[in-house]
Amino acid sequence: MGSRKSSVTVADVARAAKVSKATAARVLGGYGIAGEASRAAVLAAAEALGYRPNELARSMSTGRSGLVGVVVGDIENAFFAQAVRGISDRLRSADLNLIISNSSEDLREEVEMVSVLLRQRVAGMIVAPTDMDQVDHLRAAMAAGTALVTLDRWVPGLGADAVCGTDRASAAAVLARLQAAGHRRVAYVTAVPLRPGQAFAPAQVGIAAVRERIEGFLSATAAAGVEGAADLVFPGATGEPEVERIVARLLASRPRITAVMASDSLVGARIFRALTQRGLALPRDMSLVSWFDADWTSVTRPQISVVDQPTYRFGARAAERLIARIGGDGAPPRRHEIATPLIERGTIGPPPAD
Amino acid sequence: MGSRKSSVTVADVARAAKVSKATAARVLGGYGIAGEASRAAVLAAAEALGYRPNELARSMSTGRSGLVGVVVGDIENAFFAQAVRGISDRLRSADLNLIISNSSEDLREEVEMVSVLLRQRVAGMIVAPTDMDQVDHLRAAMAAGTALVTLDRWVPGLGADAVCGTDRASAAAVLARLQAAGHRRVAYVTAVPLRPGQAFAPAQVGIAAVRERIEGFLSATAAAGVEGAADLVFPGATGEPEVERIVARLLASRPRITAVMASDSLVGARIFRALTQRGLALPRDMSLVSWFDADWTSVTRPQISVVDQPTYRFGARAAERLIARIGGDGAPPRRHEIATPLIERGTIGPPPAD
DNA sequence: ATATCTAATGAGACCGGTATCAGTAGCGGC
DNA sequence: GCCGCTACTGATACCGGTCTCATTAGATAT
Repeated sequence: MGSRKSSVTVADVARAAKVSKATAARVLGGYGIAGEASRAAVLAAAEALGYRPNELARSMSTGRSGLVGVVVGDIENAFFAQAVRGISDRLRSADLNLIISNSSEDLREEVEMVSVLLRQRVAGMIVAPTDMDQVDHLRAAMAAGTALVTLDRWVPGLGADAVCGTDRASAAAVLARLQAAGHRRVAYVTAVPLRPGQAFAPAQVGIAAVRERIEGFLSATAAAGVEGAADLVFPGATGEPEVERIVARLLASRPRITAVMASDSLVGARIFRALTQRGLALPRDMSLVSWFDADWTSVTRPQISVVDQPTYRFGARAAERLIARIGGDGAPPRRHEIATPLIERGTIGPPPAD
Repeated sequence: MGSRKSSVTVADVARAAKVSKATAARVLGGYGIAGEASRAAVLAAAEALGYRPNELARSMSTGRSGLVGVVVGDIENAFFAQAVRGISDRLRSADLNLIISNSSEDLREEVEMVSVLLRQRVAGMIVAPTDMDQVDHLRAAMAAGTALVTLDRWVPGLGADAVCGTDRASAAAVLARLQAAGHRRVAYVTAVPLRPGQAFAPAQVGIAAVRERIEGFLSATAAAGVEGAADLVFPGATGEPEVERIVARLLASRPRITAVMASDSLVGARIFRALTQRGLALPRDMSLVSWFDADWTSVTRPQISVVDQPTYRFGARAAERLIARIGGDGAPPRRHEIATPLIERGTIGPPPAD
């Protein structure tokens, strides 16, 4: 019986085992050396009292924390949920725990969350930075000695390891595939907001991965001799009504846009719904390729062609790098690319004859 | 410039501000009283040195921890991902942080994770217990003074708040709706494993929510005069091949099973795929109702009828209860039910004429 | 038998905050 | 001019571990 209110400490165990606090701490903490007799006595006393080490106190005196912070856009999004699972699984094998927080892709929130994590004295952080042009808070964290790995997004000049996809190349490859099928006017639709009252430019996009894809898309479009490439990027696809409006513009464009690339699976799903609700059929009336192989892409008819981003592996890899850094790995930081190949299913076809 | 390796402490700030450590701590910690002059001096010094409070040390001396642990089956599952988002959002407003861990619906893992959280001295925990008959670790945690709320699952006699759905009633309601459409032989398919070499009984199901649904299903089935109700429960739908086999059995049964209830959205998706891959059409050849309104259920044709579990609200509510408990709320623990209504879409129809 | 070495142990400082408690200064009231 | 307040301040114990260092006991060497 008998767990009291406040918890059992090494001192309590030491007293019960009739050894000094130092000796009890040595066997309980598994460092230093202890005689067979006292070891047994301490272990027995600990068992009897129900001793549970206080990790707080431990990291207080050692300086190392055992906690890793993760800041993602939205844990509700399967993209990040899978990555977090990958991170979590890897971290467990290194006896690290995971504090999670959502930035909602808002810089202020991200800054705040990083600050909170720093106060918790996390051993390291894995962050998906929401704005590659505003990373002072990340620089400060690294300067203060916190290990950092960016997830899915590469920030040049930051000096942190990054684990990300082959965004530029994949965008170009998808475009090439669509052009090979006969499409000339291909749109890229993304949720990133358009800064109001400005013409679109890739430099306005804060999310590195999306920026790279758009750059790949734009240069490949221009290289194919298509004019007005910038007008083929449709930002602001943040919700159902916005996508509805964008789809209307796609269909009204002249010459008509005949294929769409969706920047993530949320956007892809909205586009698919908007299209089918108008009674249009894929790929007959419109070709579609979405980033991220979400659950929904394999239950539609036809199934959706996607750029597969194995984010579980993104996360696992990021955690590996972070663990290495925490362990003192001093190798120069670099970009770790994981291939994001096009999986062809049923939504790429020839453009409509019209 | 100038952040050294190790971090700035109150003592450093005090020295720079030419006040005592105690005074500096008072203004920095926002407790006790301090004169205008010293307050300004301390704040200025803190700013100049880049002071960041050490939350570890703080909770070390106060005893309160600022960390909340969450143990869910699988963060990758949208069901839990949404719940975690709800938890996270509510926790933030109470200045609490969230340590997350996955049990993989495995009791040993769950016990281990709870133990880890206890070592971190979390202020409270939100757990989705994987086995309602083995909760000694949870009892111990509560006995040690850690607040506890169970998520989605109610464990009678545990004495913890629980936030869960109206599982029994919803199961009965879905069955009634299917019977009203003319179905007599309705199956319930779930991923929970069947203990080998035993006939199925609801008491074998450790996940409380699923057990309740099955109990509701069984009693409503029996009440309708259908015999062999227990044979209409199909456990073990853990993966693609298992579901394939179960679907084959459904179709081969005599008299043929004409409607299926899927215990979660993963099972639902697998059943849907298995059915359509055989060239069957819903609801013509089979009616289907799945638990949880996952993304994929609204892009199929027809769209899937679902039991809507608003798990974001589950999570938010659980976090609210936990915050109250941490704050000292001593009200008797109870079950907080959130309605999980049937959303009718396109997959309930009359049974096939045969 | 004495010196030397090693294994085992205990005492106590320390990590960075919080909290208690005993002063000290300044002010108003008598 | 003295008392009693209040407002503020500083010294210091404490939280529960880790870790350094000095000390002791036993074993081995000489």
